[in-house]
Amino acid sequence: MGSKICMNEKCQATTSPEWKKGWDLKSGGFATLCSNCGSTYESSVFCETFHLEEDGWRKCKLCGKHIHCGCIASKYLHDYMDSGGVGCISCAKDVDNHSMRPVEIPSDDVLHGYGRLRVLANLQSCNVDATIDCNGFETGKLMQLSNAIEENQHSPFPQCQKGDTNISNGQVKPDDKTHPTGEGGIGFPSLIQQSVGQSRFSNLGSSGPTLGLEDMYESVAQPSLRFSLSTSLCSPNPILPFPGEVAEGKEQNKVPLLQQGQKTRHILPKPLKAGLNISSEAKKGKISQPLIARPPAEGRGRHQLLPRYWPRITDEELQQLSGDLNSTIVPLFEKVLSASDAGRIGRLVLPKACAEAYFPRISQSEGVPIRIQDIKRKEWTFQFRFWPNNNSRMYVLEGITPCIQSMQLRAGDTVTFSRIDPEGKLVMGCRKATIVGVQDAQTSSLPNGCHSGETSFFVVNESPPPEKHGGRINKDLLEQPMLTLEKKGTQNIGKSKRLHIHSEDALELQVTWLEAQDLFRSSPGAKPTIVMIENHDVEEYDEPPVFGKRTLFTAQASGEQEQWAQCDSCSKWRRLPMHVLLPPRWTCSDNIWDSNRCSCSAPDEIIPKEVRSLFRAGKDSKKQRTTENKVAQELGPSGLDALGTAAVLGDNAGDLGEHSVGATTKHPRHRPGCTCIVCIQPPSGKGKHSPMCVCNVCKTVKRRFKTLMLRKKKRQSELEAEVAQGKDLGMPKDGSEPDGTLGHTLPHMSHSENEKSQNGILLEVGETDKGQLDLNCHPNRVEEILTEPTGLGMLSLVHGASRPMEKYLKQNELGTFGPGLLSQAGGENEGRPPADRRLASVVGKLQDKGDEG
DNA sequence: AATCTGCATGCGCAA
DNA sequence: TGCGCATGCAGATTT
Repeated sequence: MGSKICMNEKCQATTSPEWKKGWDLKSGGFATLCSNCGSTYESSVFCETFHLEEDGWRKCKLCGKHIHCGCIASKYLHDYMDSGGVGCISCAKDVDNHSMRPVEIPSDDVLHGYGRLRVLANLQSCNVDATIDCNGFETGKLMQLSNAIEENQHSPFPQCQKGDTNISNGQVKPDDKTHPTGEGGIGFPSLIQQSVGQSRFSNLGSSGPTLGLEDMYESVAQPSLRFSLSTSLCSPNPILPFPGEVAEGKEQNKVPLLQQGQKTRHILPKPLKAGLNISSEAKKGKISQPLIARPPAEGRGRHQLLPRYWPRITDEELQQLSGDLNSTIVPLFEKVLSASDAGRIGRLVLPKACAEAYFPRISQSEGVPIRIQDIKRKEWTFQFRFWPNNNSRMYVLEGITPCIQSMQLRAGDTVTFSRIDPEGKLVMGCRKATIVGVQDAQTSSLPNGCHSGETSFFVVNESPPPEKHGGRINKDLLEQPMLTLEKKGTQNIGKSKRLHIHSEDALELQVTWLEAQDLFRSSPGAKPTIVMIENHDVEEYDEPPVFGKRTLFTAQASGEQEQWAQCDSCSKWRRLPMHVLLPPRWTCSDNIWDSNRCSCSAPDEIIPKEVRSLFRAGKDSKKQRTTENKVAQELGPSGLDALGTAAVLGDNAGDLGEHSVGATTKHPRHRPGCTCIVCIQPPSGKGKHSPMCVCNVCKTVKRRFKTLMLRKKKRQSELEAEVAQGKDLGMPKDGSEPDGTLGHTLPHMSHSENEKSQNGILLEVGETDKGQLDLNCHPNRVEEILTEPTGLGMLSLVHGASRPMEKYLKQNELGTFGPGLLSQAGGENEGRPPADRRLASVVGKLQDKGDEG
């Protein structure tokens, strides 16, 4: 091994023993230290992926001389040879019979070394006496060149733009006499010129000797992230790692230089320096930036990064990613996880453009392992590879499952890829796709700026880190200001239309069966068909249920119950009769029950403070329900649970362990016991169920019904026994909750059942007076319905609303067949569709789905 | 039998 | 019309 020269122009130590070479574990990359000045020369984090020999060097395949991996401390430069293995650039040159191959558009498997070669070509074109051969590209001369360059400009070659790259592309041939240096924009000076003021290089100057030509050297030498993960103004791939770009570069050589610099950038995010050097405000936590995509400053060509991959990252996120204030975060791209990405296969499909721009160039399908940190600073190693796909490639990150799970990501969530400078490390962040309840994207509806839970749900991306995301359903639904409010409409999860989610669809996908219970309405005009199951009538609808507007139920101290709804137009809260069911969209003008408040101009009936309290309580209730739902899901779906869930969640419902966002038009492979909508559908997939029907649906319904009835009888007998024994369990004989916190209004109780229970009418749970089957009722609910509290405040009512479910879940193991179904205990009623209708709707929907299937 | 791996297929978008 | 990419699927491998 020859000696090295410190690239620090003030040092330039040359004695090799003074160098310490080793792994900089802190940064995760290979680093070389100058013991003289302490300069650290980082090589790419990918250095280690090149299967270095123990000492970090390797031998040229052809001449046998030692060559380094290519990091900045390398004395010898190497290239990957088309024939396989590595060779010093001279050998590679000889083999190719071209000292600078990149001019020829190589095969798709052209390897990384081009950048270096091009640089060298440029160096030569600068008439710098820098020789390139196996015996060493003398770093001293390179240093001179560096100095010369830096004298000329503080120009950073390395993080140059695509434009730079393309410029290089066009001049990579050292013998290319058509590329004059200097004017004309082709030569190296031009390159430098172009880079002036653009590169972050100068910014990094403070980072020490890692900058300057070293950086250039390193970056160019490295087919690495470090180079390609350049800042906004820089090319993602100055080293022209991928073919095709060469052609572009050639074309662009015809373009005036400055224009090139502007035009030839493609994949890069927007000038990041401003946004990415964490602003002081952001650091102070002053500003919560909206999620604004940072598109490439310029973009053209087929490799242009599509907007959906533009990183949307706030300064807060940047700060979080960077951790220390000296770091510069360079957002690279982001991707919304598809079902496949988030699935168990553990493969994340990388956008080709992004992969080719920001990840190391790979020539073998096997790819290379790369290390990526997550926001917790945990380092993951993934296999970055590709599959041949038609005549193209499909890039994937393999082995991401642990990371995905660690970050609790699911389909629909977003992963962001950034680079931390100056370390050059890849960082993986994430944003959770979260249901947020707003009405028509009204940004604020309550005095405190809260967003009321409404029926118009959609997916937004939230920026907080994963650990802040406790539940899939936004637990702060009612209060948390959204970072971004997006208009009601489509949300694109990924590219495929299959994953486009409209607001209602988002609701359907994300809102649980439990939550959906509140919102179910029978389809307008839909008339049920009565089918007999176990001698009970079940109303079956051809049309699936629709979602109505969510309302809140309260009770006055007098015990009088009220229903409140929020106007979708003015956001004011209006009192409604208890029995009223609202359509998904409702405004004051629809308030036919209160002539004084049938206009948005009418003042609020309740004071803001009360509303806030109301919503706090509502939020608590929501949290509770979310928790309950979680518990319920852990219990696992079965039978009718799966039916209902399937109906609400769609095809993915069968896999409750998986996120439901990853809807697909096709169903994954079925497994024994699969309760998905496809597997559970009636054999024929069509037609009504006869009393003797033995399809899965009917069998499940029957089984569930039997279970319910058994439990009901058991509970009833227990209650009777207790009453008979005169045991006072602390429950008032009027049936009210012992602690009195359980309000009149059970959380999901329908209006009618509220009314009935309020009137002290003990409903025959599970069966209506018509003998109709109400599977939404559970025998255990008897005691709850018996609880008839006396007058309580609105808040306590809402607060107490969350309790029955908890109780319910404890008392039985019905899983998801819980509170939602509970809510409709009234059976036949004048308000919401009775539970059996809903069940029937589910069945109907299943049938519909079955038809489709 | 379950899981992994690599490739094929087809949809949807962008040029 | 071509490309990117989500995902299906079959063969290989592991449990």
